[in-house]
This record gives sequence, C-alpha cells and structure tokens, in this order.
Amino acid sequence: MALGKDYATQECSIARALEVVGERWTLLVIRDALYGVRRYNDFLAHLGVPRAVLAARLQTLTAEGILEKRRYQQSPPRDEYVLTDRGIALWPTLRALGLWGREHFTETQLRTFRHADCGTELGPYGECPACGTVVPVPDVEMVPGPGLDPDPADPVSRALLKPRRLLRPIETDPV
Amino acid sequence: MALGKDYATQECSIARALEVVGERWTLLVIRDALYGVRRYNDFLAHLGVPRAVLAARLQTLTAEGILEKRRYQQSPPRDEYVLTDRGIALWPTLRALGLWGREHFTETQLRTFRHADCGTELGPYGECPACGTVVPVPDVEMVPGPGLDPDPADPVSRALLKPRRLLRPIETDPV
DNA sequence: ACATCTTGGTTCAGTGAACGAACCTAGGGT
DNA sequence: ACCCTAGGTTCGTTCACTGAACCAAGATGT
Repeated sequence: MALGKDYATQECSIARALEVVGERWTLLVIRDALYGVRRYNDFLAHLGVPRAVLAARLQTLTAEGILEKRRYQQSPPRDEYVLTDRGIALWPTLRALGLWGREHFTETQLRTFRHADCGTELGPYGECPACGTVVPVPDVEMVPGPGLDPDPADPVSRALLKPRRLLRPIETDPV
Repeated sequence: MALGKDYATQECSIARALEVVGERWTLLVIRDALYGVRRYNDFLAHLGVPRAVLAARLQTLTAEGILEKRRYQQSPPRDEYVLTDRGIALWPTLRALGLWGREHFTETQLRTFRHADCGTELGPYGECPACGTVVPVPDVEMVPGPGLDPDPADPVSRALLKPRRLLRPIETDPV
C-alpha cells in the first residue's frame, strides 16, 4: 500500500500495524508462513502473486523482523523464510479475521483449528474450551474442512490437505 | 487493492475477508466508525484520505453490509454512515491488530480500552479480567494515553481526546 | 564438455489505483 | 444576491501492481 507517509499522521497502533502488514498480499504471506510455507517457490505457487511483489514483501517482512531469512542448505546455497516471534504474534489477528470472513462471507467450512493435545476445536480467541488455556501456536492443529477442493493444482495446496500443526514446514511431494 | 480476481483463487476465509476489508484505508475507516465517526467530512478530516477514495470505500462498505447509510436530518438532506453488526464484528480483529502494533512498533501507550461498567482494562481478547466476560463493544470505553498529541489540528482528533465509549457518535465542537 | 534443471530472484512495459486540487450541487442563512 | 456547508465528482499526475521475459549460481544428466 505504500503507506508510510499517509498513515504516519495517524496516532494509532492500528495504523502503525497496517503500515507494516497492510500492503496487498502481505497478510496472505504471513498466513502461508503460519501454515508452514517457507520457500520462495512455494509462496509463489500457493499465492499466485507476481514474483517481483513476492520478493519485495519477503524483503520488507524480513526488515521488519516478522520473517527471518535463513540458510537451509549450503550447496547450492538456499534460503528459507521463517516466522519470528513477532510474526507468530499475528496469529490472533489472522484468527479473528478468518473467523469474521467465515461467519459473514463463506458458505462452507474450509478449515478448522484444534488444540493438538486434546483435539478440541478452538474458541474464537484461539483458546481451548476444554483446557481453558490459550493454545500456543505450535500446538494448533489445522484440519481441512468439507469446502476445500479435494484435488488442487498446486503442490502446496495439496500438502495442506492433510491435518497438520501450524508452523511445521510443509513437505511438497517430490512426486 | 482490487483483490477480486486474485484472492478469489484462495480457498480461505482470511482471503475472503481481505477482499472485503483489505484495500487501502478500509480498516482505518472501520476503526474510525468504531470510534464514533459517522460523517463524510469527519472521516475526511481525521484520515486525510483523498475524497474520491473515501467515497469509494464508503460505498463498497455499505454494499458489503458493513456500514449502513442513513439520513440523520431531512432538510437539507444529510446522511451518515453507521456500523452494522457485521461491521461491529470486526472489533476483535482491530483489537488484535492494534495490540500487535502497540507491542511491536509503538513506543508510548496511545490509548487504552476499559470495561465501562467496572473500569478494568481489557485483556488481549477484549475480555474483562475482573468480570470474566467478553465486553460488548458499546460497553468498551476508550481512554486516551500519554502518547497522544494534546492539541491536534483536526476537530475529530480533538473530540477523541476525551474518554468515550465505542460507537457513540462524536460531537465535534461547533465553535 | 556441454546442455539442462532448479531455486531464487531482477527487469521492464502496460495497466490500474491512489493522490490531490479543482469543480459541482442542493439546500440554508443573512 | 451572495456566501456557506455537506457531500460528493472530475481529472491529470504519480505510483504500485501485473505478467512475461530474462538472469545467475550451482547441480545434474549424457
């Protein structure tokens, strides 16, 4: 959104937050990172975002301390982008936004989120109604719902069809 | 953001939500509406958004059922934009986003939110720690913090310097 | 030795959206 | 008759997003 100058006049932490994550595609990149996407090509395949935009977003998110770029193999040198604590802290926001979208604009249930330890579906604030605690993000299990396309084109969507914990790196089938 | 086509391929309620509220300025308009802003000129003064963009956003938000346009005087005919339940339901999202922004990017405390009935500061999910319940949006009281400019230029910011409940229409001093 | 593949980008022309200043309109007030 | 207010619309400029093409380093196949 190229927010900088304009939103800067707003004395508001919401505006500050939107300067950082309010640009087009940014929140979807973070969502994918929560789902376990880490590599440039996987983001690309799953989001359908233009390459230049993806590169720009990954760079600013890294600069803002939301993603961390780290080498996952030496030869050939390859880097992946992993959420930092600051990035993981956006989970409640994305949870709230997704819940609102589901309740007001989605017909079918696409995904549900459970407490991996006990299998209970999360409450609206990411808490486990059974355990009475806020579930740490790595203990959240994402379960595909009936509304999802059972045979999507891209390998990332296919990998996301299995129940899986948040943040755990996806394994795209080598075929 | 002109999201339509692109985000539509995403099977995700977060993406659906962002199609509706992900465009530039949109979430700030909704934030202002929660703060009690209702009139075109007040949004304009407080946000500093181009007039054409504001008009477009108000129209799509009305079309999406997030704002409702209603006549507040007959002569001359004047309309105001009021949040619907669907719009009010975005409060947890904005609360989460603002909290994240404050914790990670703001130095001083700009505003706090309290349960108007008992004065207790809200917990991270908009609940009242004292009462143990989720506070309904009209019962949330917004209190200005030390980081705010004590003498802002626009009348809307000035009206927001007093403690006030969410959704209660602002009264800009007639002067 | 050479070509090809994979990963992770950069470049660039075309398009669409945001910006901001100017203008418009209906109705009042004086 | 003139100006004011609220709520817009118009329009030229600028800026960001888009999509296709290109690039490069290292590995792999033949």
